[in-house]
Amino acid sequence: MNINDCIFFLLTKCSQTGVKFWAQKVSSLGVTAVQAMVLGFLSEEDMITSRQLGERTTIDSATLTGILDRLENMGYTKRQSNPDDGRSIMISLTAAGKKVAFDIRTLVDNANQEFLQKLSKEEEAMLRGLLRRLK
Amino acid sequence: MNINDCIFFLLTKCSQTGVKFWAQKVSSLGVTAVQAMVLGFLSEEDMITSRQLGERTTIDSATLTGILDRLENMGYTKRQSNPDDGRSIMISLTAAGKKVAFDIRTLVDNANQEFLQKLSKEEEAMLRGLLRRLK
DNA sequence: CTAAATTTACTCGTATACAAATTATTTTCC
DNA sequence: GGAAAATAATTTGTATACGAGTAAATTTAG
Repeated sequence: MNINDCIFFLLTKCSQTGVKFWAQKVSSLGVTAVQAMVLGFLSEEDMITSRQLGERTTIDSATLTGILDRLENMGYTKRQSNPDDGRSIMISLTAAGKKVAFDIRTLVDNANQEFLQKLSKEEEAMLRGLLRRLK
Repeated sequence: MNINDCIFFLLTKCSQTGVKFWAQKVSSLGVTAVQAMVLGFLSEEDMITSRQLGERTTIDSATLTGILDRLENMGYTKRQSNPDDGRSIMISLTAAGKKVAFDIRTLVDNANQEFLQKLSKEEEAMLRGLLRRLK
């Protein structure tokens, strides 16, 4: 079995390389790659339910619980009960969380470009389009 | 931060979708997606050192130790000492392992095709080429 | 209206992924 | 030859990822 011929393996390795690259970019902020993504996302759409956050980020609810635990421990997010529905919780950024999220947003575009610098603009657009269709 | 604009996120989600698809294909064999990959790889290049296996599959040595523990427990692989170098170990498939690996190899091409069926042959080749450059 | 079904977040257990430290062995270099 | 550097595999600790099950709250059916 040639590893490169297996699309699952190829996607995994490519993703791991990218995530490691991104993790290194945000490591100075003291957050992991995934935590940075969640914070960056919340900086656009704050005060939403955990379920909505999970939908938008396509992070499983069991996984999200742990991520929110750690972000909360670091003082970046908080959980509040939802007056409209006792089952769900509202997630929002703290002041400190907003600050880190801002830093993350200034990093992400640059990191994207740097990671994709081997590709031309056409190739990048092609790649994004193909990945979106497989997602 | 738009999730789809972040290449790291897009790659991760695409990879997760692919891995889940592949995991489902091999679940009847009682192995995980990664375990199936390792077995499939060993069916081509058996009796190599753990370090070589890690290089070929780009699986970290710490991760590989655990994977080999589980494969060994299932009776699919075995570790033997390397007479040429006391530090390293030789990995090989058992008879049972060869049988499962054979089944895996019959599954993988089909799974690849099925996962990529939304893409034309040209698009598939393009995707593989782009991913290899980012890997 | 109330019992059943559904939904939400969480817990639990298992499997990667990976950085850092450890142990045993081998290689290098003087 | 022997100390120092390098290498191989493992261990340890933390962070996802995810299936399965749970408790509490809400919605749906009859």
